[in-house]
Amino acid sequence: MKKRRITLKDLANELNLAPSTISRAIANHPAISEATKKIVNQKAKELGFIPNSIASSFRKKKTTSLGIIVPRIDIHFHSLVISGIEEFAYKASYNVTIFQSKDSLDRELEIVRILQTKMVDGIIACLSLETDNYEHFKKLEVPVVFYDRVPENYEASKVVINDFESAIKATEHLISIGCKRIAHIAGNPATSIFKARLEGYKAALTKNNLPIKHNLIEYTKELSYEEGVKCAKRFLKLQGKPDGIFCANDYTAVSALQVFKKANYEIPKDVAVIGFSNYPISKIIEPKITTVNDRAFEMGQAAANLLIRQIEEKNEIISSETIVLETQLIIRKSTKKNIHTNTP
Amino acid sequence: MKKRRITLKDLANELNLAPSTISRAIANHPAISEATKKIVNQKAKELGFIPNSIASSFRKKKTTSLGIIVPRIDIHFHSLVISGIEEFAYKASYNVTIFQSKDSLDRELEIVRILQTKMVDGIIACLSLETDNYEHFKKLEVPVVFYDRVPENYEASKVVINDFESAIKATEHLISIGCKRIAHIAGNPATSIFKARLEGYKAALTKNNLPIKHNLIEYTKELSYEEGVKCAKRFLKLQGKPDGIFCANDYTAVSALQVFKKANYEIPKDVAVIGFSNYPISKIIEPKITTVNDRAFEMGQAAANLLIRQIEEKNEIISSETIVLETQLIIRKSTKKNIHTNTP
DNA sequence: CTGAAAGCGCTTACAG
DNA sequence: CTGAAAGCGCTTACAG
Repeated sequence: MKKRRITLKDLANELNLAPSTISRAIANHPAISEATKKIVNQKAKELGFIPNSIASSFRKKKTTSLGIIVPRIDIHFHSLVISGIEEFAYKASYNVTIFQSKDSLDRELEIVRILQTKMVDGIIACLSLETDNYEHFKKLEVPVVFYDRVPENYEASKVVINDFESAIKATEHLISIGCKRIAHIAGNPATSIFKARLEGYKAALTKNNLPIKHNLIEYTKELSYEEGVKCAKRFLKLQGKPDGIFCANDYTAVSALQVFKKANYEIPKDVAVIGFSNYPISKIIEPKITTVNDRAFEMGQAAANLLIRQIEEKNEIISSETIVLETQLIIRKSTKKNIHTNTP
Repeated sequence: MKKRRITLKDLANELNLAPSTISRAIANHPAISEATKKIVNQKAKELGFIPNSIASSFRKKKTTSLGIIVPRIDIHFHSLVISGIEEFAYKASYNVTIFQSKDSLDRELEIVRILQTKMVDGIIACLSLETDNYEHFKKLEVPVVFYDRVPENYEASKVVINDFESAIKATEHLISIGCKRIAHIAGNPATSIFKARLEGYKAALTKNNLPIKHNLIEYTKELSYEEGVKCAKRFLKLQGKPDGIFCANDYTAVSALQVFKKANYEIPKDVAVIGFSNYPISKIIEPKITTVNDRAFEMGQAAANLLIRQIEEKNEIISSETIVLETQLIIRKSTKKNIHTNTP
């Protein structure tokens, strides 16, 4: 038999004060005298009073809790984003409830339904791969911030990186070290970020008077390591083999690097390779891979920051806002054509 | 101005029924007639009634919410565990609120304090590195399940793998392929799981009449890739170099592999390498690394399962229970001494 | 099968 | 500076 928890009322009885006074004293309300606050807090500690925040949330209609919808938690990018969200939210006294959509629209719909009843104060979401309309988000009565996979042609707050410009930067880096036949391993272009990386690659070529060759572009479904291997092998069979490969993520960059290495091509001398995301593996594999820092952790922080600002906005004009984080190109050995030392 | 949400009472007025009847109808209570349930649910849908689960939680003193304390979300092992927890909890209609201790005891203490007020129904925790006593967990009025880093000499529910036996298995695998001078890259032995891996390594040597050589054991603080490189370089300087290395995680296994490869040793011919955890990198790096599957995802599922069972246990005898998951040795190229094909 | 009533533990507008 | 009172939206033991 658990013993009943001490309540405000118990404290009030004990101290011959009104529950309202206790409540204000605990909340450090300015109207309460310092003397009263002192004895209340002392007694609270003595009796082991723990405020029931569910009661408080219920009464105030505010849970200080954020709902997060991610495709999968165990994808490194998303775990970094979540980490950034938690970090920021924790400091702002919010907590973070996490759901995985598993890239299923049905599941996303159900999660949104759950979040409506749970009365979170706001939601951060990365759309599932299957999501093609946003009606379910429209119904929500709390602010929503999207990150990474964000709705298109839809008024909403978003946090993203500049994929298009980043892809230009990456491709032009290959051009700058002398690559002439630059290949691209692309993600599914139905996903806007991968489309943007593809378009950036093309734009960079065009801008630098290089032709866009369709056999130098390979598409994958989900940019997996295994798919990357297949793409790289196809490049290997071409008459005009690429001398540089821009991959839409680091896994496929590792694939490309290993496939060409195994076929006795030197990296970066014969083929330079560049990835995207700055996954841990990119700086462990030999040679270390040049990549684009995708700012995952900062993305989480920015999303939490934006969301909490919108929640706490006094005036009801919740305006949508899009934050674009600037990426950095992290240059490592896989694109250092002129340098031949062992320490990149 | 947001419009007020529809409540049970609104439905009751609308239908000329008592709120209690509505409540029971929505909850599919057996005492309510099918006819009534039908009109209630129809009206609920029509008016867009969304139950306020905060009110319900408050009334029932049950939140169907689990608190999770992990050192860091962005460590792959923990993100897998969380994924397993979320997966199981979601199916059981619980949701999952996550906190990062950042391996700080102070932060862990504060999180436990927050979780007390938040009235989660149960807690899953991996202890911070700094945690050396468990008083703060004792105070909790809800069931707690620990995983991975669990309290010692303390009655509690735990989910762990058999680190000691796994280390024996790994070391004996090296012995079985003919290794005679087996080295170990160890984690901090203050952490029980790393101590167990070290002890398993020693036990396997002793059992097989091999000497324990102290210069073949290198200790790290946190088993980082960089530390692993240093350890491996020290092994490289020894007169009697190791012909097999058992590393307490996969990052240091990658270090060992790369350091020896760079020094022109062949893996596994000259040195066999075995890791621990089955991180994604272990099956990408060349040669692919033999490792111990640490069952992270299943650990999360088992922890959630155990916790929810304890929460829903009718009788109050909440007995502590320890679940030990069996690991598997995943044999890959880095220890295949006799096989010399390219496809492991 | 349905209803009336009490109450979960807080907070807050109002009054003094 | 403190108090009395109402009420947030549900659920449940009790009654019929």
